[in-house]
Order: sequence, then structure tokens, then C-alpha cells
Amino acid sequence: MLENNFYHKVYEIVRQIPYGRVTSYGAIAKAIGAAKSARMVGYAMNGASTLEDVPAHRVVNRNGLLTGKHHFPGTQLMRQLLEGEGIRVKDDKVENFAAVFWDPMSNAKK
DNA sequence: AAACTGACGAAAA
DNA sequence: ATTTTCGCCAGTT
Repeated sequence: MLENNFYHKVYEIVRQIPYGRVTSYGAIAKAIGAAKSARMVGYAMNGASTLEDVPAHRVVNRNGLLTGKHHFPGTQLMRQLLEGEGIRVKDDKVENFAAVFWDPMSNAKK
């Protein structure tokens, strides 16, 4: 069985997010090929948030809002990680989002 | 087996 | 422009 699992695909993409960058669920979903399954992307991250290989803290919604911060062990953990990478977070949302946004397809050249 | 849920997103009102 | 509703798909109950 090939690792064509939805989750695995998501992990691969998120894992490729460069330092100091963020991406959106929809972009990842699109990179996978399931553009309409943006929800599934976040859903898949549920198990990913505990994996160091999957920097879920670099994944935010299309709004640049740290939607998943509530799912992290620490309430402030996600924000701290982002700020630690040079990303400024204001009111649980990424500032200069467009500048730090990273398109998975841009690197994976789908 | 059916219904509900959910880190989203886009369209409709 | 803002608020509301629907769709998506897989996992859980």
C-alpha cells in the first residue's frame, strides 16, 4: 500500500515548510490535489501537531489566523514558535502574512 | 448504518 | 463590507 494516505500527504507538505514561513490549509489541500478538503488538512494535523517533523505551528488558516493554537499543548506555544522564527504574531494572527506565506506547490512544483 | 463533528474556504444573502 | 450557510471528506460515536 502506497503512502497515498491523505494524512501522509499533508505531513509531507507541512514538513517542507521552510523556516520563518507559513502556509494555509487550503494551499496545502490544493497541493495535495484535494483543494476542497481544506478541513481535512487541519483535521489531519491533529495527529501531526505532536510530530516534530510536522511544524503545525507554521500552518494557519487563509486568514493568517492561528486557528489551531487552541490545539497545542500550551496556549501560547504556537505563537512562541512562530515568533521564534521571526514571524510576528498579533492577536493570534500572523502579521505580514503575505510576506511569510509559502506556497507548497511553489517548492513541490506539482 | 446513520448522524455528528471538525486546525477551512468560498459563495450567497 | 459583514454575516450566514453550504460543501468537503474522513474519522468518531
